[in-house]
Amino acid sequence: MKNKLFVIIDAMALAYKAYFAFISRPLSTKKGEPTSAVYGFMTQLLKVLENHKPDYIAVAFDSKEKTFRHEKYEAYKSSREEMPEDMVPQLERIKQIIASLKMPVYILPGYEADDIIGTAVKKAEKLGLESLAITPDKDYFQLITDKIKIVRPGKSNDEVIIYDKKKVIDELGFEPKYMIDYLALVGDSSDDIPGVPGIGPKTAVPLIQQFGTIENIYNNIDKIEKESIRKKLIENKEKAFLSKELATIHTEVPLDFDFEKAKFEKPDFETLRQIFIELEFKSLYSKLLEIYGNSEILKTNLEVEKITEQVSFVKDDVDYKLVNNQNDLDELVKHLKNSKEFVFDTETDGLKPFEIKLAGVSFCTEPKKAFFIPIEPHENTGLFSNSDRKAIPISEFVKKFKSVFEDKSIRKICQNGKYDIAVLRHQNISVKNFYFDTMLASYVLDPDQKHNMDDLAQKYLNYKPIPLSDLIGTKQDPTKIFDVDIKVLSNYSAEDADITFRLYKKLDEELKKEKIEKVAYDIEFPLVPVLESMEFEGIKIDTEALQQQSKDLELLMENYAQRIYQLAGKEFNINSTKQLQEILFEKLKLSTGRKTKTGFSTDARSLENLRGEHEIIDIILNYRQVAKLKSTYTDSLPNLINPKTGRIHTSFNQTGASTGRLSSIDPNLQNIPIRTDLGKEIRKAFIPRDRNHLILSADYSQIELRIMASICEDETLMKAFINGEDIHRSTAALVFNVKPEDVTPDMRRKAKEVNFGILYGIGPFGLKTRLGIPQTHAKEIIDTYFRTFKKVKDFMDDSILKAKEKGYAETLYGRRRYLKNINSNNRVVRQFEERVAINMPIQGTAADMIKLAMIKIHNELEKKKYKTKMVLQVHDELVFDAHKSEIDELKPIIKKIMEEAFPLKVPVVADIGVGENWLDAH
DNA sequence: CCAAGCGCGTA
DNA sequence: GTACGCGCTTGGG
Repeated sequence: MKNKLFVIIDAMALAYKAYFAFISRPLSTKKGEPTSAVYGFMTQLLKVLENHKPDYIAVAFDSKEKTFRHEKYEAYKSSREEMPEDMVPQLERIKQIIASLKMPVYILPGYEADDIIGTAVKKAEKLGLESLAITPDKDYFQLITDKIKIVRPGKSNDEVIIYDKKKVIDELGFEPKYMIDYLALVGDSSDDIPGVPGIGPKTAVPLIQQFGTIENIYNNIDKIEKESIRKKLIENKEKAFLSKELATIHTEVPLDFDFEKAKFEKPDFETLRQIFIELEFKSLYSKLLEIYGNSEILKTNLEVEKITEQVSFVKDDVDYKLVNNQNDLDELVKHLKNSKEFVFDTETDGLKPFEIKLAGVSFCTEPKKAFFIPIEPHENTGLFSNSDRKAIPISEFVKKFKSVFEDKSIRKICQNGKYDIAVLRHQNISVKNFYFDTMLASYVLDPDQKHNMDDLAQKYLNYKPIPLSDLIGTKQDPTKIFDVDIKVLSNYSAEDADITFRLYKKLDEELKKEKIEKVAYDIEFPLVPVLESMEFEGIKIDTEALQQQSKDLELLMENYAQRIYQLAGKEFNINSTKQLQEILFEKLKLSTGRKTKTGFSTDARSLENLRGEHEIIDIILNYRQVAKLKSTYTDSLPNLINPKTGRIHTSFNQTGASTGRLSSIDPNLQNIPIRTDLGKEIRKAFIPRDRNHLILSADYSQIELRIMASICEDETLMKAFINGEDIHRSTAALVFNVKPEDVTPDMRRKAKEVNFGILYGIGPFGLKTRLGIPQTHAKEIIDTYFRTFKKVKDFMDDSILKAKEKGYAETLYGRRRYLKNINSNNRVVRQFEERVAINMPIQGTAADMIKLAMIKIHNELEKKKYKTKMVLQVHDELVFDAHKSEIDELKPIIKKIMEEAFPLKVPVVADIGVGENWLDAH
């Protein structure tokens, strides 16, 4: 008969290990409760419970008091920093969970968990039990015997490694019982165990292998050949023996260990459920139920049915069908035609819709059941030739399925549908009734999370999908997809469709539970086809103009560079901040300003302050401007022109910004220059598609200030907008107490900075650096501002207060951003989030507004079959490639839709311009 | 080849 | 003071 199993856990050490494992990106709940340590602790515990069914289980904690080791050696653990602030609540959580798991806790004043565990496992051994000690600490190896093993966390947080005699010998090269002798020589810096200075693992292991214990080493000290080692050993004999003593785990501490109390028993599921919900450990809870539900010991005690219902699905329980003959294809079309909604997912050999080939499409209409159609990109290409199963020619697929995708009565659901819609558009299929996107649903629920399917499946379904790398290797060459066996590809793709369907149901429920579904259904989902269309259209670039500019800039840059080298007295790389620092601050001895991690700052602001000190500064600033324009714009943009269309097709990232804004990548067309004259030339190169078109630009005027005015309902501010005043001028008049007509350009500039500052959650310090005025003066301006616009201050305070209560900031449309650090004890961290709490509702509401306008404008253009296309969005501006014949008609339509998309309590104004290029359209 | 750090373009 | 993405250098592989 098998021996009974006893498991004992070093809770504190496990928690610490996990805490630091996640230190670069700590886990926390949406509301900001830190959870790294709890999560790591639970993962390890559950992993062990899953693999081994303990009959007895207990937990050991370190005592708070000093231990006998401290008395032996003052420096013991002296370099340990105090417990991190956010560790404290996590230990409380761990204790809560342990209590609910009905596991006894052992703490003994004056002893560490090591000693309790040592004593417990030795007692277990005498009673004939097998033991497993869970701990990250390798000191424990000394306890290992045939009956006692150690479990340590591996490299990834859900990996566990079991150390038995063999494993220790394999890894360290000596038997576990010599661990203390090893530590005696090598020491342990984390516990301040000194060891023998100068002896590391490389020296220690052979010594241990030859002599075993340190006693034996010193008895045979003459046999050590290397004089240097012998010397070190002799000189530090005392340290060695002290170290051994410190490293030795006591196995006979005065502890009455009662195995009866440690019997593995049924936990308090209700409390655990509550705790796990609060900690947002959805998948861990499923796992817990699974483990306890499957446990032989507990099965009889539990309502197994109720539990398995909540456990996530298992892989072999599904029905995935490869569809590659006429009959099955027709069946599938019929089935989809009769469905009210379906998930689809395309498999391709790349990421850019313009360049890829379609390799297959999967469908799902209900959980666990999915279909996959392998596709040949062209007739008889034989791309799937290495498989004995045949694929469907693309023409065949399109002929049969086009009407299903284009059927307006059937809802389409995707993970990142913008991509799939684009892929099908290139097959002349126009997806209609795009209804739900799991990626965007996740973004709406919490924009700061990851939204890829693997993470969503893990988080919401406790499921790990087949990784793509299993199919095409870790080299991530997507063209390999045609080398994958069709059956394998089928299972992978069908699983993706299936999971997307399950995520759809789950996320839909979450959205409604959080009462946030309007943001998803009114804004994000309908925006998908709009953005897809904009990306498809792209915008034309005047390549020749850019290339000419590149040449001009090249000359300028060369001139500046030569002059800089002259003034510096040597040639160097001006692009290198490191080298520039040496020149400016060491060679030329200019005064230093702001510091960065790597030295003194050389950014534009710092250089501005040095202007008078040396004529090199101006030239460097000029060089920088030219170099930036050349490398980022005139040199790069022509490379991004799609050869097939002759236009640039950016990609709008709908999940990139936590405020709700879009971002633009490959290339970023939301940061095309406009401020400087040189920069304006680049904007001129953005042109209409042909002679029959013009660029039309429509932008919101002062939208963020209007939104703030509307939220806080400040009478002065509202009146200024209602009367159509120049808001910066009015602000200046009020703040500087002059008549509007007496406002100087400098006063207006300052007022403008104040207005922007307010939107960002300004402080006197920020305004000081921005305006270059004394902080006291900045404070006066701000004070006057708040006295004038009384409700603005209230709005700022309310925003922070509301965010602190709810744990998130929100827009007028209900879009959320969680602010987990807004109650932090760290002032810098907290104040940052307080400013975010002010800014996000404003920036985010503006984003909601323009998104709503985009959807309406796009639909209008489609419905009336206009030739004019919307092509870019730059946060408060929409850019159109407008057909000349439609411009007069469209101008008022676009203006009206933008102004009425989301009414405020003050007027919303959109200005429209038309021109031969993007610059002239302003 | 990759990540971090810096600097800088936009709203 | 908010929100982004990208080019370049550097230092590590």
